[in-house]
Amino acid sequence: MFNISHTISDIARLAGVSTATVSRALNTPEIVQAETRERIMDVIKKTNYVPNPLAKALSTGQSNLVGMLLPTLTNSVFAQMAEGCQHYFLQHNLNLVVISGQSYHEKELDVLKSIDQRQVKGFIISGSAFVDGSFEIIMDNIDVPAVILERMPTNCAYSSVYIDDEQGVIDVLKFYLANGHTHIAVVSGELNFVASQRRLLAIRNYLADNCLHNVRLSVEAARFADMESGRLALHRLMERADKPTAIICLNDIIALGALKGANELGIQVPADMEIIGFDNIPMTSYSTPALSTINSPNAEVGQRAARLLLEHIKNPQKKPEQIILPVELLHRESSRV
Amino acid sequence: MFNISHTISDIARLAGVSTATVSRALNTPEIVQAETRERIMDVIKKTNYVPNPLAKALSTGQSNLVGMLLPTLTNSVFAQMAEGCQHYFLQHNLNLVVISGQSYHEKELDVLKSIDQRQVKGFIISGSAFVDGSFEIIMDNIDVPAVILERMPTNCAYSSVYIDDEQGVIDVLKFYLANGHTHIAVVSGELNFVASQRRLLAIRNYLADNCLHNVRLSVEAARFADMESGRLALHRLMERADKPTAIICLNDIIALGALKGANELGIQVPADMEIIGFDNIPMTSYSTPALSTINSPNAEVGQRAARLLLEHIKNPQKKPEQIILPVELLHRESSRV
DNA sequence: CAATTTTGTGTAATCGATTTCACTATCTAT
DNA sequence: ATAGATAGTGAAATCGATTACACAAAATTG
Repeated sequence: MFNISHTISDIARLAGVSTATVSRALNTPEIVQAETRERIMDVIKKTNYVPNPLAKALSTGQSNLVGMLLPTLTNSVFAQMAEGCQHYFLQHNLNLVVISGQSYHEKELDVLKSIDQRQVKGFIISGSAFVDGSFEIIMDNIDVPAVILERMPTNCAYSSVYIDDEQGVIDVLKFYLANGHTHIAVVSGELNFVASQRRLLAIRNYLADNCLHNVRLSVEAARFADMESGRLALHRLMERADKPTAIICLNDIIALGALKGANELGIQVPADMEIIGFDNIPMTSYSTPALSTINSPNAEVGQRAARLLLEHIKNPQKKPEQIILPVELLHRESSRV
Repeated sequence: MFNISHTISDIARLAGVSTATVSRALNTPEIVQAETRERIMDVIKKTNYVPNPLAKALSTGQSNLVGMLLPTLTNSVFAQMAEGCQHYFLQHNLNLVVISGQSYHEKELDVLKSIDQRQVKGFIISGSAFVDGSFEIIMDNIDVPAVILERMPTNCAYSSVYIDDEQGVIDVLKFYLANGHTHIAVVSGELNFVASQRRLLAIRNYLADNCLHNVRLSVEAARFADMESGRLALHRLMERADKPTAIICLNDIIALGALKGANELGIQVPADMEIIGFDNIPMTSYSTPALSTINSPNAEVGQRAARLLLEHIKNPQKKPEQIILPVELLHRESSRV
């Protein structure tokens, strides 16, 4: 194949120079004589020589790997982020080591122990599944550059990229209020996940700040990765004496479950009940009715994070930077525009 | 953090032995004197020493990385396979480098060039997105152990794990025939993908082998990753003079699109039209009506492949092995049982 | 008890790069 | 023409492990 295991010594011998010169021709071409350089480059072309990445990493202390910590891959939100990162990294000859499916909160450090930091240039870490405290524990034990996804800048030592999810849920809330709803429900994800906490708080704050005391707010917790929990949450809401007439679901998976639940109970969506989700996963266009939701630019989140990380790697002095990406409320068929 | 960059020399000095002995204590403990070994191990425990994986890989020629080539991550089928692999590898201290989102058929070798084979122990390669010829080109250029996912054993040089998708589609076909349908449609994925070709052929062969000439078979091609293409395919089918009454979709994404299309046209599913998909992605339980489909044990496919790959790595003499995992037709609400 | 094997450990080479240092040849400045 | 700077290259050290080889001490053998 490409690199039939030629070593730098082979190239040096073939070109009649020392390994040092070959290395220079590759890494600092300007300091080797044009003629010599071309001769070396010729040999390299002919032999398809590629420096052994392990040896290179060992001697420079710089690998070509970047680690990515994700709660799961099966949620398309994270898959899209991963692809966004990867796309960017591939263009820069970096490969992505994906560590997913670890529940961050069980044994926090196990996640990190699974990969040796000496073999990665840096980390991209999804903050979505962190529960209280685990974030700090993990970040304290990271000693390569890192960029955080979807996490508010509580810890400004790191750059982060996140979507403006507070704005997102407030847009939904405003929309519901404009439609005259007086009893609104929120179906959250796990209550100890930051994503639930922040979005829920944003909603409560908005109501309080605007003195909307006449608006009733019901909350049911579900699980972000589990449609069934969304379905069950809807059933629980409908068992209540006074039923909400509009629901904000904190992600689409939960929303699709809730929609299923509504369909089961014969509730007309959106006539009798409006439902809006969060994330805009591909499936939302294809449910019946098509789900209104907040679009989250996941691939861009990943891509931006990748770019930020590279900047931090290249320039360790770089100041942390917070990037907030706007979201957009998409009305499809589960809301009454 | 754990490995504050202690080196083997540090440990050797601290334990009052040579680096060779430390290395032996770690790799072949039985050949070092119990007393010495314990002293070394003590130091290692105290210092949290972990051998530098790069140095280790360089000197042994064995890395702790496995590469995985996938057409995409955003299809949950592949995400599940990836998680299945990863789960297994993590237990064996191996990390997964995921290469996805590359269209195999454009510049085949670019996929491989993006990762240097010297830094991985082996590959797990999804065969799903290979088009004619590209498989051979890629496999010819691989010189580490590899296991193929979802690809028939045309090339028996490699072990592979695949699901019995021919059986799957035939089960659907039989079911439709038993329900008395005489015009059945197949909505395939890309026609140059092996997955489309094989499943389509299995259906045609079954009809031919059983002399079912009275059964009409219509085929529309869609794209596996694109719901919209499934929706459009359904519309095309319904524009025909004679319309099919049952549809086999070659994956769930396409099926959900088709279901959407049917809903749009006011077609009653399953009363006027039965639709069955393939894969059993999580969403299928939550569409309206819930989609009947063929369950594919993706995580198990990944896990089995991971195990096979490890066997090949440990024992290069190991004979290639083909594992076929059974599928199961799941009736939900889009078929009439 | 001498001869021989076994056991345990250290020295040094090796993996394949990068990089410091030293050296020679050329070039500039006086 | 000579001192000093500069350019271009090679020899050798280095990164942090593993491992072939050598060697001394201990155990076995006759």
